Amino acid sequence: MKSGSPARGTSRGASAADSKLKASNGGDTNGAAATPLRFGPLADYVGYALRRAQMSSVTGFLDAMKEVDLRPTQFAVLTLINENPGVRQNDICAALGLQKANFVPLLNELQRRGLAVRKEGVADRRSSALHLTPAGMTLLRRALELHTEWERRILARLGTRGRDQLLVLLNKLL
Amino acid sequence: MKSGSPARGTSRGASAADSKLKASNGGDTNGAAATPLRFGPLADYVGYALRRAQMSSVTGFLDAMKEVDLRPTQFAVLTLINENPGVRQNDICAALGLQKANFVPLLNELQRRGLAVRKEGVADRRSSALHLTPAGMTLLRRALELHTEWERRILARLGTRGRDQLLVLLNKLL
DNA sequence: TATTGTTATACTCTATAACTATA
DNA sequence: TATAGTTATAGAGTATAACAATA
Repeated sequence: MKSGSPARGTSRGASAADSKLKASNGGDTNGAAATPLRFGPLADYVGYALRRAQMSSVTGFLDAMKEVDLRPTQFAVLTLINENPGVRQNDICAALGLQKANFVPLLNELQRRGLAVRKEGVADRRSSALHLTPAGMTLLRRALELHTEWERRILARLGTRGRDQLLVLLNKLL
Repeated sequence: MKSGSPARGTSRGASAADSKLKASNGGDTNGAAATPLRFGPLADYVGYALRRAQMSSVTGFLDAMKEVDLRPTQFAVLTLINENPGVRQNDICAALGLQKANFVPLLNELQRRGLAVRKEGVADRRSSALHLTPAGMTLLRRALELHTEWERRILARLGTRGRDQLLVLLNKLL
């Protein structure tokens, strides 16, 4: 949960892979109590920055949502069911990139908590039509409020412009 | 691994949480074969975009690195050891946000593969000084080449400017 | 035959507590 | 007493194969 605070090296030229290999530290780092580590090229890797940002994001999400006790995937599923009443499990899985096998216990839990229900599919008796219960709608409404509060804190860091830029850039990576 | 391709709704005004709740779909979604789902506010959530981008990034990383068979954390650890020869395990963990308990089997594997070694700490006999082996340096050099190739594909999508913007924005989220 | 939902299973990642040996 | 490394363990998240009911 609590992660370290790695140093950031911002310099970046047109450097080949070979030039990145040689260690830039004089002697052994050991001995001193807490020498700030050199990150080398790692500091400018998109994948690494993405990883840390995502870890931080999940932590912030869980903290913001602790009143409603929803994890990111549960929140996304409730939102999708609410936006698409009667949707099939398979479509939710395809939309969110989940395995249908993993969706079963996830939905079971939402159903156990009385937030969502499986109804009989009218046209296709293999599939179930998913709906939110009134309690599910109430909880989702509160979750959306909490999520909006959390987003406000993100906006305070990024600015509206930065947030929009970030969304565009992230979606280019898909 | 293979995730779906969610639709994107780009509209965004100053909307309160309450206005996000009501489902925007007329009747039941069920029946049609593959109705594209409505994502509602989910489409513009930073956390959700981050999650999908990170999943995509990890997949791309593993694909790019399959020749050297390194996962993201292993690559980061090798890089940090190379940049900080003699570094202690604890410092690596703090820098990367890993649990020291989880670092043990990770380093064991790198040692088993002959890429890194634990040497005796000179000043403090509790700690071990981590070093890359010659084989580890050779593999890391190749990994850096492969990583540079992968980054080139990312740059093709983002542009140098977009990449730098993305790094700045992601680091603001920490 | 193909698809929906389900069960069983396994592997990775992450988190915590307790132990050892040093300090 | 505090710290570095280790062990054991548990919980999420994610992946595949196989099955029953239905199309």
